[in-house]
Amino acid sequence: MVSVGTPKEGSGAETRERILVEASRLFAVQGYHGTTTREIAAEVGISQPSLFFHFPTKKAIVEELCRLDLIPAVSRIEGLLAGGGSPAAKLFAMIAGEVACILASPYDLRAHLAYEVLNDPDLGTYRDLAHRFDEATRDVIRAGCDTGEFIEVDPAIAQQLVIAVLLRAPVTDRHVQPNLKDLEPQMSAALVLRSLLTDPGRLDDVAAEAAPLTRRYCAA
Amino acid sequence: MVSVGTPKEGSGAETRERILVEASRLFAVQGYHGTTTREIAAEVGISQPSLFFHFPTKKAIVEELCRLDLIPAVSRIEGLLAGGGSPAAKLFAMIAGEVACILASPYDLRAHLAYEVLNDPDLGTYRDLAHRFDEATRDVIRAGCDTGEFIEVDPAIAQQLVIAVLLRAPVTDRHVQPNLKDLEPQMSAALVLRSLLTDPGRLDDVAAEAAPLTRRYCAA
DNA sequence: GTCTATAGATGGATAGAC
DNA sequence: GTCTATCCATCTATAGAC
Repeated sequence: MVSVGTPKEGSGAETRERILVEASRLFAVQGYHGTTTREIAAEVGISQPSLFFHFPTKKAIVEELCRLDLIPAVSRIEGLLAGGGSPAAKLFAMIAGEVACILASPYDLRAHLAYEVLNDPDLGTYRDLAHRFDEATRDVIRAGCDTGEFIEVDPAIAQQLVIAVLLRAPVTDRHVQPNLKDLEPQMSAALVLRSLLTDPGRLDDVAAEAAPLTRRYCAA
Repeated sequence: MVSVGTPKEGSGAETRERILVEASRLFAVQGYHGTTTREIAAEVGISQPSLFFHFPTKKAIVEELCRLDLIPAVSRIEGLLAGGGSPAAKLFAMIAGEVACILASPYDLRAHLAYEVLNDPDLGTYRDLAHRFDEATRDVIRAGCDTGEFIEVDPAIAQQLVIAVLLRAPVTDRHVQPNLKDLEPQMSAALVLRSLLTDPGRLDDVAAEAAPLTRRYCAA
């Protein structure tokens, strides 16, 4: 019986994948510059020069992680904005959807996107993507303020609150009881929406309207 | 006329101070490991080896910054907990007070306390202080849940929300219109309290009760 | 207190065998 | 595809003059 499921690459793609997983974990805890290629290789279980068979440079590893994180995220949020729904439901779906994606990802993402990585001039390409994501977030917030669904708030401040919740999701995740894990996307979204809604009593209605949007968001 | 204001050290203490200021800014943007002693020295306007007249090691610089940030913060929050007031007012005062202190500080703090710095085994001393601050935050949240002022929420999740707002304060600050800067402590506190209060309509009362506590908090 | 020169250590990346 | 050996750049830190 011939194996048709796995392509010609053999175990090569697996090792490349394990490098991305372990590197993302180390970057998240120690930072990009605080992590050596020797540490990554040790976690993967290969020698340090073997890394360079799979990636041309150390920078290429973090660039690949940025790509895998930011390109789908920007496409998800811009797709959400293009569709229908109230601004409040869209923001709820975005937060719940992003947190769900972050927690489902094999990589320990988000943390390494902050600070040093996006500020590095060598990685400017991904800074543009991050700005597009932030801009889309501010658009939803602005729309909600215009319709009166949201309180009058500086979009930049509210957007920072959203980003803060997303960035802390993997950290929060580790501090929370396992039985609450499935609820974290909903709880994260509810926490932010409660603070932005003019009438917090509408939260359950917003969550209900957001449910199909969230499903579509995660599938996109 | 003899200068009595400045002590015997002459300009030595000034240079040491400028090193702390510039190092904190570079650490905040590039991370601790992403910043070299040459870059710090260049910002200060001295040669790289001259740093080592003022600090024995590079690590000593970041340790001093952690000390200057965490020791007063822990003392402030534990003093707040020991005093009177409702849990909601205490939490409001803590957030507004911390944001005010962060924005008033000559150092670009907080960012460098995250991730790589506190996770570094060499800096374990300050991890304990950070945990005391987090524990005190959870205590206030728990107290508010017990009295029914706050909604039923996992204290760990709500504490992460608070930490997230504090950590993003210097970042948010740079994105906000200058005329809103003075209001940022109040806005940050209000944003969090709105999401935690069982009755968000009480927000103005809570802010009023918190006002004297905030003043005492910043003075401590 | 600051400088130049440099030691000593570490980390990213290459060469070439298997 | 992974290994050992090693090069070379960079970085922290020291030595010693001024």
